Amino acid sequence: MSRVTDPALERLSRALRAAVRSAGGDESFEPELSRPRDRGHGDWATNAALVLAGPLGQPPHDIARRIAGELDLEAAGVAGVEVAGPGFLNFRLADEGMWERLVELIQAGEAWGRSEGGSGRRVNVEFVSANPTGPLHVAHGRGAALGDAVASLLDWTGHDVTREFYINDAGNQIRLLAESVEARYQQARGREAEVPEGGYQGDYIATLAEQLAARLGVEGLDALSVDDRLARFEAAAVESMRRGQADDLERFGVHMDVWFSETSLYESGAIERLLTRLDDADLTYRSEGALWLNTSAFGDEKDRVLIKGDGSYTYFLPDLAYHLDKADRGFDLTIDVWGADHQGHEKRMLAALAGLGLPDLLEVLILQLVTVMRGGEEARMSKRAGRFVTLGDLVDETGPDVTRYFFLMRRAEVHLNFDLDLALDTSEANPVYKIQYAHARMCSVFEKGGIEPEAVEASLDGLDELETEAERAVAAAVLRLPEAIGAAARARAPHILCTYLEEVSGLVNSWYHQGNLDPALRMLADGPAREGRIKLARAVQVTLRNGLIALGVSAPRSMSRETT
RNA sequence: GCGCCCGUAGCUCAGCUGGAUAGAGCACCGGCCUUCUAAGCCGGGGGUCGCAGGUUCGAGUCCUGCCGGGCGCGCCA
Repeated sequence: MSRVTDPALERLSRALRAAVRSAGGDESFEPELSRPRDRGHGDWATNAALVLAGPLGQPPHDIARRIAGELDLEAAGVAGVEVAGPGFLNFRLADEGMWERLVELIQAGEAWGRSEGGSGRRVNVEFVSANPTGPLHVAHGRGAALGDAVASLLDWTGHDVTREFYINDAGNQIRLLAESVEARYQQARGREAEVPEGGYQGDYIATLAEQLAARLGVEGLDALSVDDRLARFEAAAVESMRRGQADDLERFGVHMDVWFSETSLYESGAIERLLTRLDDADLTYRSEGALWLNTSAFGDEKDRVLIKGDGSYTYFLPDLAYHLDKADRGFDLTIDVWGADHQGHEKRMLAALAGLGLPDLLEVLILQLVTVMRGGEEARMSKRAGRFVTLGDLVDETGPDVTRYFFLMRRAEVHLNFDLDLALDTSEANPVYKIQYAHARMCSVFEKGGIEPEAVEASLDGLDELETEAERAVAAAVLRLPEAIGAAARARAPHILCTYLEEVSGLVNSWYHQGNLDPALRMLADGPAREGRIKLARAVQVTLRNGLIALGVSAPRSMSRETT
């Protein structure tokens, strides 16, 4: 259990357990506390009476009333209990609890939202892992955003995280890359040549060929044998593509800790060691001239080929060796972010790892496709890559924050409609700006008031002067950040945090705009509530900032009026 | 044919381990600017949660079967 600890909740939980027991509940019965969807139902609720109705053979209402009567309000930190609906007990927390937690929030500052549930568990998050054969496109972008955010959320919840990119720098597609470069190289010299079947057609190949020609020298290249020239082109092209992808990622705000080369598995002998290990475990067999892995014994639909009839390796073999390498490097868990086109690989990889005694090493996140929409139609804007919209194009047009947030705000399992018109909208209709504006507004208030945000005092003074419904709603909302981050991390679902931040921002905007109607409600207005409001503003600013940072989105102190 | 994912307001989508009257944004309608930035705020209308069964005190949520859509089913990577 990596539950976020909440002292107020624990207090309530302990008192409730005692009350339930006095009301006739069994020793072993653990009442559940949950947050009601509807705020009108209080801060916490329990269905204990409903669950006990059966075993006790009594109407839920009677049980609920008895539990409420037995509850030590003081010890529970509760201001009010009521029996509602079919027999729910709704608890309204005492104000002091809320204000105390707000003080803790301000005290925590940059650490607000962090928790230690992961207890240092070593997690490898592998994502993007595009073939080094061209620029990254939108689907890679979604993978980059998700992988990076999941890594960040795991970091915020106390895991030891490594971000990793697996470079598929071996195999057919690399040979095709070199041959495509060769063809463009020859064509540019007016010689007869064609990009091979299945080769890479994008303009970037011709550009690359000319860069290489300039760098390596035409005379020298022409003097080489075709094979030697292809080898030169291959090495140079792979490195150039990889670097381009790394640049795309850096521009997107994603930094990989490890770039792991597939080729290195061949060179290190990892593949031979894997084959020996599989053979020792009696998991492989020869058939029709190929070497097969017995994955069907571990849940796969059928067995898979590791070594083809011609002696070459399938993609699966080095990939399996790669996952074993991660285990050998000491990772407790590896999370792979894969595109929808890789969904068929999940079962075989899990099966193979189970066969090797590592059933819990791997977790796979499969991302559904992305469609970029402009003016109600699917956009195809890249001149470079032809068919695909590239990540670079998207970042150029909408900026890294918007691009990233749009990739994150939907669950991985749903097909993503990337609405470019909304992405380019700089009003608060755009959810990213809605959050960033709310954050910037708090900063602007500090500025106006000549207040240093970091210097806002973490004390209770003035907080009990916060009395409007809007203020209390904001206070209750910001206190839920650790919960939101925890839930998002556990579910590997950053969109949970997005939804939370949008909700908080909505409440904050309502609060802020109260001041338009009634100047006495402004944060900086003179009066008894001023100090408390400034503290609440600081709590909001810290919460929104940390939430955005945890997603990998920036939290600007002021928003430019210029449209970018 | 088999496998994975999806089907919730006109549109894009939330809805945590099953809970109370199913929510948000956009769009639409009606109010609100000598502002701590109206790049906004307040209020309103709008639903057979794809369909049919089942499980139970209770199902948008779990199970089964259909229907519809996306993707995948290589000795490609």
